[in-house]
Amino acid sequence: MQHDQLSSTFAALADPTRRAILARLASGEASVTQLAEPFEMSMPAISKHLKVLERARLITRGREAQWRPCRLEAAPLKDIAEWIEHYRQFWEQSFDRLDDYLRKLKAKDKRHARKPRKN
Amino acid sequence: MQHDQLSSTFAALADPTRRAILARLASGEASVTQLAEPFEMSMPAISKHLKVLERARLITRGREAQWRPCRLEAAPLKDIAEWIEHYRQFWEQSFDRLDDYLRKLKAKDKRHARKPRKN
DNA sequence: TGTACATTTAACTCATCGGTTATGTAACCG
DNA sequence: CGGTTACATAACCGATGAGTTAAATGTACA
Repeated sequence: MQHDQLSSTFAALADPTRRAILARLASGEASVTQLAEPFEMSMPAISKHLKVLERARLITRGREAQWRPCRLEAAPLKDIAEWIEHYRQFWEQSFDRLDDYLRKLKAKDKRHARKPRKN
Repeated sequence: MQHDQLSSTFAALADPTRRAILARLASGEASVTQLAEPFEMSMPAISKHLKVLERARLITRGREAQWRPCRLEAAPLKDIAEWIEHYRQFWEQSFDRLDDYLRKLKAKDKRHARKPRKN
């Protein structure tokens, strides 16, 4: 993985288990055991995923007796949202072009309505 | 990395070189050599990065004589933007809480204005 | 045809990832 | 004290990632 913040955030998100953990944490703090419960995976595996999320600053961990409650820290997500926002205009115009294309196709179909095509 | 679309998109974005390539492509098609130019990296390395981006559907490639022009395909970015949008409310309320906190700190400062603190 | 250019593929190295089992640590509880 | 609960660390493994150099492919062009 890289050292820069954005890269480690993206890398942390590139795993369905970790995204599921984040989704779970979006509805409130949880202990490691609680987070592990939905997965068919050993605790150390979960522990490692949490460490990745922690190093990406996507979560923080407290201490309460023998539990280490995890909480979501959304700041890196905001950074990603901002990064991706630069491309919004681009993908919107892409879909506009697609619209145009489909509209033209449709018009063509109309003009050639008597000539049914294959497929 | 993973097989699911979202994971491979995130994984593809978890590399500064690849993000730079996308940024370059946002301003128009480019050949592999043109894309490689800003980097101190061998051509095969760039070729591999492009393959990653292609498999993540972030770019497509045409053929024009000996050139293989690359173009940005923003659809996966849109998917990510939608995924992350679910967390928007969360990080906004996080920052609200931060605001609250700072506001309270300020109020406290005011009340204790005659007692300057250390630091 | 031969050569130059653009790009990919092959083969390799080294580090990191995602998982495992086994062991360690720290706090609670009787 | 000893046992249980909650979690982390260590050591290992196979797969993948990111880079390299060297060689192959494909197209243009004299």
